[in-house]
Amino acid sequence: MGENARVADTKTRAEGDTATRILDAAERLVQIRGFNGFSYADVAEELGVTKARLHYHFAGKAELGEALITRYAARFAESLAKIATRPSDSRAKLDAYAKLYADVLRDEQRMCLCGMLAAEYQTLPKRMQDAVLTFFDDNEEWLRGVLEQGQREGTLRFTGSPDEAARMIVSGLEGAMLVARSYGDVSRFRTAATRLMTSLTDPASRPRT
Amino acid sequence: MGENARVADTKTRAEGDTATRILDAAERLVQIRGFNGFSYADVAEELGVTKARLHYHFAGKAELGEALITRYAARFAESLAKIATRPSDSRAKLDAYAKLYADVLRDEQRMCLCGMLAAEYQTLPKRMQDAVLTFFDDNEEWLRGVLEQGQREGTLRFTGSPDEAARMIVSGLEGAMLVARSYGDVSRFRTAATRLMTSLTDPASRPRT
DNA sequence: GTCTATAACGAGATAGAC
DNA sequence: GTCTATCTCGTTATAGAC
Repeated sequence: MGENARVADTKTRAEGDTATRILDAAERLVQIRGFNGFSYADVAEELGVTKARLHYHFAGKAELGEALITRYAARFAESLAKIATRPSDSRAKLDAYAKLYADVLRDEQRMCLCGMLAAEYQTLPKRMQDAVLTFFDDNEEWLRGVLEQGQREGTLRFTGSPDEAARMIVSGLEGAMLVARSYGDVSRFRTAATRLMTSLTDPASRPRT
Repeated sequence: MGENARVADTKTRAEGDTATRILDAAERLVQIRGFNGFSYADVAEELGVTKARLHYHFAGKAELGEALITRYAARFAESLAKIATRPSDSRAKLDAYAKLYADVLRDEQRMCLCGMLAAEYQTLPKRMQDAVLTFFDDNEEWLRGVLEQGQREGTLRFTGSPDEAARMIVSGLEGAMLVARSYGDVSRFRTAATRLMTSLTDPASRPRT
């Protein structure tokens, strides 16, 4: 079974390696230049392979784009699950959530994949559009859970529904990335993110203390 | 002099008409599809003219793009000046500011021109990049003024510097537009914007009341 | 100022050999 | 699986007639 596992793993790696390397390069390009700002030729050149090879693994740009979002969303969901299981209070979870965005931005000044695609939304293939919305939906649902927890525990105090607050967090962080990236200044993101999160604790919690 | 004025006006209109119509169509396309998502052919078709005509008025896409930002920023500055001279309190000014964004979004679900270009920032000609940053700088400076006024008057209470708060407002509104537009749901923007502005008044002002 | 015509290039995509 | 070669189309841009 150790054999089989290794074989399967090698097989996956051998087959997946090319696909994975394509996804890695394409993901980076989309996050930096946008879906309409990169081409198969760009990816091929970066990997030192031919365009035909890309078409073998991903029939067209639409399929590649869809695969990008799926993988990105899955990775994000994994990170969220990890944060959720940590026995920390909800404010700490929100900070960890914001750090996910900061990590993306710090990596070569990348934009959130789905934030970038949101800008190009109207030009995307339908399936990519749907996948982008699902990403946002999942993030908002996770945040809603954390916010409800914080409200019950008394760690967080905010006006409006947890759902509304969750939406503000997502859009606020996406916007902070968007602008900070143009300035090439990660600290811009950090301060905006901190202010955003603080607005859910300090100001509203002080009155009753 | 009335003659001259009329002649000059007509001349401006006769010459400017084509250029203006090009700018109008291109602006709309960039706000909806992005700078990398539209072409001279798109503009030409929409206006029922040839591509060559566009090149006569705007040498290249870079020049057209630059003109777009310049005009957009000038119009925005005008609106800001109008808001500033109104004898309203600073909270009302912030609401009026947010309404500027809402109006853009309501118009065919357009994204803020510079928010859109911020996403494509890394692919833009240098002069366009600079113009985008200037737009954000101008907005933040205007907001800083309003926030300082509010702080002095006691209408607004917030933690951190007015400058930081101004940056959060700009990025928060841009992000709210970005996400709301994908959902095709303007109310998403409205609630996010309201929450954002409220975080500068209600929560922090309650404790001392 | 506006047109027709076309150049020059890059895009996404496919056929078929290996 | 990966290559070479090629197709077709759309892109920005220009030349030159009107």
